[in-house]
Amino acid sequence: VRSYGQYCALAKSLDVVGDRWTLLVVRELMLRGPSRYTDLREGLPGIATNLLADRLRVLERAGLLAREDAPPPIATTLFSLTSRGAELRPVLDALVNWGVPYIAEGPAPGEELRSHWLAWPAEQFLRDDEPDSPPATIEVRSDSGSVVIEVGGGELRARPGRAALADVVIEGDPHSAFRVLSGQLPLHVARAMGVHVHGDTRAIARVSRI
Amino acid sequence: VRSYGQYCALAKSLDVVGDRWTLLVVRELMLRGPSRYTDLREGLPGIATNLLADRLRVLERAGLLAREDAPPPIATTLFSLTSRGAELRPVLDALVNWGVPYIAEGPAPGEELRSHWLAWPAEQFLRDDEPDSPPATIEVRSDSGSVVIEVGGGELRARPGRAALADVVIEGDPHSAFRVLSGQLPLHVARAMGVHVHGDTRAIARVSRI
DNA sequence: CCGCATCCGGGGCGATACTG
DNA sequence: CAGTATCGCCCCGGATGCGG
Repeated sequence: VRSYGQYCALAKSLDVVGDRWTLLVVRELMLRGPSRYTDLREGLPGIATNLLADRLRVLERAGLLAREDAPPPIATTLFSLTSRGAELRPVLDALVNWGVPYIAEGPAPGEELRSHWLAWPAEQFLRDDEPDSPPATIEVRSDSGSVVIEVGGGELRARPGRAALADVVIEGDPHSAFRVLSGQLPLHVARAMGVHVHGDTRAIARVSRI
Repeated sequence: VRSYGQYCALAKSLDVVGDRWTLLVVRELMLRGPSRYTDLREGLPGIATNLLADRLRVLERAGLLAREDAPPPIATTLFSLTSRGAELRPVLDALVNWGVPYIAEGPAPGEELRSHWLAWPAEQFLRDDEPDSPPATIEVRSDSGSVVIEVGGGELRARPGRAALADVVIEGDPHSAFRVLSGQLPLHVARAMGVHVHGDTRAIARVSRI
């Protein structure tokens, strides 16, 4: 919250989003869309609840976030990014991009993991290699939630959540699933490692690394 | 220094560059090139000297920065970014870009200001409108140092420092100088505000806002 | 001078407990 | 479910000292 007191665009940005946890809160909101407090906390393992409350307050005051009391029957508070908050997208893209080398080795023991965190690298580094094939839906399922990857027309979208009707489901640890999709890990090897794959594996084969 | 412990590219990036002052240290190194400790501190008003030493150590260990003991007669330590450190450029670009609205209003009273901080917005938001004219050199001079802006062939480069031979020199507060260059502030108004301009003002006229 | 190390308040942060 | 309350700790900020 303390300002650098410098007349510099970078310092000004960091005055707003430079505090600990702040950009990770933005990450959750950007990945999940409008979210409940509890869901945000679930996606931010390690954060103290008072800090989450404080960051949400500060972000709201800065105009990056809006709080809406959803009407019944939902009867809960939803937090969502404003357009100004959504403009942080290029910042997060650049940071994610720069951080990719650090996740190349796979998760360290004891490290927290949520499958939807991989949605970002998925959109940045995977592509649809068969734009002329009909669209397909891939679901990556793990203990830490699910991610839906939709491919079609040369486009690839990833979002947290479940698929109504997936062509193929990959069940196992998210990092292995990601390596399977990127072609770094052959399917039969992944299966031997305990990754379960059900459905049409052609949907996997059409995805490759950029 | 404390890790988020999350297997996520964004969290990993912030583990390295998310601490207070860290990205501002990178800013100085990126703008100035290889720098002495004292010069870095001069460009980071408000930082405690022990914190600067600590950040430099951490950045060195993370492989973003190299320390070289310059040979005599310089006999001083120079800090410079490694290639990995230089890869943070897109991150800083995005943050600078996002922070521009916060500097639109001009500096607040008591706020620190170094003219070379404006080199970044200059390169991002000014352009050479007369690519066919011969190259020109503009120097922006103020109490807080000087910036050289070189235009020619449709390109525009800004860097801290003095020009050997400038076509035009703008002397005054950096924010006004920037507004003059961007065409937001007419030259005669700026002169009435105490901005001194010597030389060939055509070099100023050929610059405009993107 | 240059490049730090040390010391010392104050506050942001982390963890747990508790509540409308 | 969505926070507030509390407490200890460590990081940060500011000042000073100090060897090369």
